[in-house]
Amino acid sequence: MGMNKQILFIEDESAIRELVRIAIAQERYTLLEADCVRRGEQLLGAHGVDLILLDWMLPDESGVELARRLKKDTNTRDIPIIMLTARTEESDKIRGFDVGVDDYLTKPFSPRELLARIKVVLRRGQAGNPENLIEFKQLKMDLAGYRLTIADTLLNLGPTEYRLLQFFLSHQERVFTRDQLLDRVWGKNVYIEDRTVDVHIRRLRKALEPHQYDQYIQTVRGAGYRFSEQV
Amino acid sequence: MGMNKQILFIEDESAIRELVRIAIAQERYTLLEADCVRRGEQLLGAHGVDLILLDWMLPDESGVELARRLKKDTNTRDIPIIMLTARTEESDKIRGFDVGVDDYLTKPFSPRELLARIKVVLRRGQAGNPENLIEFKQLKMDLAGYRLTIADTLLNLGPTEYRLLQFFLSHQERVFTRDQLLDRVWGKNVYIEDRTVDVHIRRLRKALEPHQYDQYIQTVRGAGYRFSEQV
DNA sequence: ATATTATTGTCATTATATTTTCATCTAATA
DNA sequence: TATTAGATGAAAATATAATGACAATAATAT
Repeated sequence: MGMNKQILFIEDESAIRELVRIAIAQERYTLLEADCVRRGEQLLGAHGVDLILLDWMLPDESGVELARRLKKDTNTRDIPIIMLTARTEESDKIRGFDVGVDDYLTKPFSPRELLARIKVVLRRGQAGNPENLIEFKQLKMDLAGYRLTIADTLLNLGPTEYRLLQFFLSHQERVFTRDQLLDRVWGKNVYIEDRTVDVHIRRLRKALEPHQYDQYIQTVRGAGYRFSEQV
Repeated sequence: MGMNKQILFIEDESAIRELVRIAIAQERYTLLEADCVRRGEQLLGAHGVDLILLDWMLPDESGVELARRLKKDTNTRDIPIIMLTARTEESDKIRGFDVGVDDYLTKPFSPRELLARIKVVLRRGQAGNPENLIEFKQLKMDLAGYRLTIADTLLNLGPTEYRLLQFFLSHQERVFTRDQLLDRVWGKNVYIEDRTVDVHIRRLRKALEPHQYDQYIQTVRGAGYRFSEQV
């Protein structure tokens, strides 16, 4: 497997940096170090960082602020962040500041624990990970890998059908009018005939047909369409 | 085998030089000593140096400056550098790393620790070292030697294609948009057409084609590209 | 230094896939 | 049965990607 993930460590205390550096050296990771947010962002810009270890308190800006910023930006939101916090910074508080950080670690922590968390967080976000997987019976939709399988058979869907199915899977048992579907699957401010939806429903059904999964996409006459487990 | 690696030690304090000389004598390294940057560069030019131990503070020029220069020059950039810093300079350590220094050591240090670091750094940079190897089926990518082989046939890739492939190999089964690839392979703050990615994908595929490995680089229409074992 | 070669990013063109629309057919229901 | 809503296939329109060529740039050798 191709490893060599790049980890960016933003921490101002050099003792802790040293500790982590030694721990990380055991594994096949590349460690980039920064002692403040500003430098951290520089490195982030220059390298393809796969994971960020982020201290809570930093000289120039709070680590939380940085995390919030990164999680807002579509370019960086997928980079997992593990926050390091001192015991005094009550863990509840941190949860309150929930900015979408992927994990927390309280100082002092053991290198072993750190490595374990890193592994978990890096594995997440990869294809096959439950968080990016939508399942319905035998059907599996891998969002990260853009793959759809039913009973481990790969199906081929066009982009619109893919999004349509994804929408249905995450909004089951509920009827949507064509206009609602256009709004929520195609996006607002699109000017498209609502009968066009029928055609995409048709194509989606056709793709699911070989496995009889088309039965779950149901027409509600006069109202719209519904994805339902009950046939 | 020429196991006798040459280590260049640039340090103005003769006491520390002596200490290191004795430590190194245990091992099968050849030590070259210099007391200033100027002399260090002379020796560097005259010998095939394998590793540089570089003091932070030197009489004629800062060691960091030298490191920066060496890491910019293609002829010397692959020579690993271990920086020695006094404890007081610790906050500046990071700057050393930014220059691309391979490791650093805080004075005072134990000979044992020094030897350990030397060993690690020398091994790290070695081509054929499993740590620097990414494998995928018959494909082998040697990160240290910038060599790519499929079934032991050497392939020739441009630097960008090489990095692109390396990125794909370490992030398999996952779709990346062109913008994500630009961010993570080219680096942020680059202003490049996203269609340019297509061209590099093309070049990479072309290089892999003779071995049918281009099939693993897959286009996901409307989304981006993916490296996947499943065809 | 300068010449040579390799690499890179962009663009124009071609190829391909997807989406939308439309016409026709079929099933539901009042 | 007449009417209406949905299903369906196919063509036209559009969007997206592949590809080759070229000029600019960078790297390397001389």
